[in-house]
This record gives sequence, structure tokens and C-alpha cells, in this order.
Amino acid sequence: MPELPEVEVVRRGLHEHVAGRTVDAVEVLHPRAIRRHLAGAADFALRLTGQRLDAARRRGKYLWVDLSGGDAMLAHLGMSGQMLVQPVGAPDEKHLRVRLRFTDGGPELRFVDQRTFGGLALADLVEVDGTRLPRQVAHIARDPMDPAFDPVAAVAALRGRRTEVKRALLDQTLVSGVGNIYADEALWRARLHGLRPADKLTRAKAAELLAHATQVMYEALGEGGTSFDALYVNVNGQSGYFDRSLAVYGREDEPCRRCGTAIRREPFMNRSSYSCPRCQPRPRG
DNA sequence: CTTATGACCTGCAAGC
DNA sequence: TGCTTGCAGGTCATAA
Repeated sequence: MPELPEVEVVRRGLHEHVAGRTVDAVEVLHPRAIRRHLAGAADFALRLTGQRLDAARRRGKYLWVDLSGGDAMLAHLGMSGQMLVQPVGAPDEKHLRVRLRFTDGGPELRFVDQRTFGGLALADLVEVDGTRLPRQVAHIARDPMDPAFDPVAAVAALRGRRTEVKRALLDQTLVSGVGNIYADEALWRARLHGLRPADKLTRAKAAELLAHATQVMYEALGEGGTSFDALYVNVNGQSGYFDRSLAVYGREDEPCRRCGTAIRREPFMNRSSYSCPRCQPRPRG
């Protein structure tokens, strides 16, 4: 699920359904889901068992839950990860990777991940710029929904890259949370082609782009996120509705909502970029 | 240091 | 029907 709004939907679900509950048992069904926990699955299970899960937090697309013992359980959903709250005894999902049972005997927490690009880990917290973060998240920039997000600094970071603006927007060390969908949507709103050089944008244009990215992610959050299929769901298995509001992503050959021109799809970094040929002319050369 | 490129996985839809 | 190919909301290690 993976961009900021979808991860935030999951974070809220975790906060509501698992915060305050104590882990009774941990079952790792696929070792790859725990590969970022270098001490291994047995250590992961042992150290997590008996801990109470506290606040659920997020930076960009990373998600974590504070543990009563002082560390955190970190999660990244990758391309296809889900956190599901399911009744004990519900049939295992085909791609169930990790199960947490709780001492209260209530619904269990399941990490389900078809492609196993995501995973869980335990992490100690380090302080970065006044914020406590899991060590593995320390290199990720603040996202636009962070109360301490600094738009001026973010604009400077984007313009400081000698690369194309879409690449810069997707660089999680500059601004976090933006992925392929919301990058394309923000570029369309700003009438910019993603191949435009980031360092040639005026400060005002870069600021406008960032404001559009922020706005479109808030709008998506308001609709429960974007989901084209059952892979992208909240902790209760429900889909969001923002796909109806997308202007370009996934709309190849459909009319631009501004000018009616057919939306084009172009290869980009082993996937696709969607844009309007008229509103977002490709840069020369 | 910065920037670009593939690797990592599974499953689905489209085309032959 | 079956095969192949291409594609998917991401990040990371490695190369230049």
C-alpha cells in the first residue's frame, strides 16, 4: 500500500486496534519477512513476546509501534504488505508471513505480504533532529504531514539535486512519503513533466509542486487511500476510494480532466509515468 | 560525495 | 488451453 496516505490509514488502524495490548506469542511463517531483523526470526519472536504495544507512529512510508520495553517494532509494507487485524481462528491468508497473538485472547495482528518486499524488525530508537526514530528510519526525511516539516528546506533539497524532478520527488531522503502515484498526480497539478531538471525549477515552482504533493496526499487520506484491488486495504481489509479521483495515474488513453487530451504512459525506472502531453510538455532534449 | 541501474519476489492480464 | 511477456502503490546494494 504503500504510499504515505495508505500507510497512514494502516497506522491509524494499528493505533485503534492493537495499542495497549500485550503480545502473547509471535509466529514467523516466512523468514524473508524478518530479513531486516538481523538477529533472526527466533530473536524477533523472543524479544517481542511479553511486550505491550504502545503508540503507532509513522514517517513517510515507514511505520512503527512503540514497545513497553523501550524499543519499537518497525514495519515497511513494501509493494504488497498488509497489516490485518483478524479474529483468532480465521483462516490463514495465502501470504501470511507473521502472526502476533495477544494475552487478552482478542483479534490477532497479521502481516501479510504477497511479494515479500516489505517486512518487520525490532529497532532501537535514536534521536534525530529532536525526534525519536527507529535506527533504520534515521536517514528518511520528514514527510509533509509531519508537524515539524520544513517546506523551505524541502524545496531547497529538491532543487539541490542534479536529476529529473520526478526522481527527486521520489527520493525519500529529500521528502518522504511520495511514491509513483502521488508523484504523477502532483506533477500533473503543477503542470510539470517529470523529466524536467529539478535544479532548473524556480523556488516558487518547486514550492508549488510540493504543495500539490501535500494536498493530493491529504485528499487521498480523506478517501481512505488509493486501491485498485484487494492488495491495498486497511487493517479491517477495506479499500480506499481515492482511485476515482486520480487525474493521470493508471489513466492511459483516457482524457485529461483539464484539457481532454489523451493521457500518455511512458516507461520510467522499470515502471510507468502518466502525464498529459498538452498540460505537461516534455522538456527539450 | 552523487546519481543511475538492476535485484529482490509473486501473481495477474494480455497476447500469441 | 497453455505458454511467454510485461507489469505492479518500494527500497536497497552496487557501479560509475
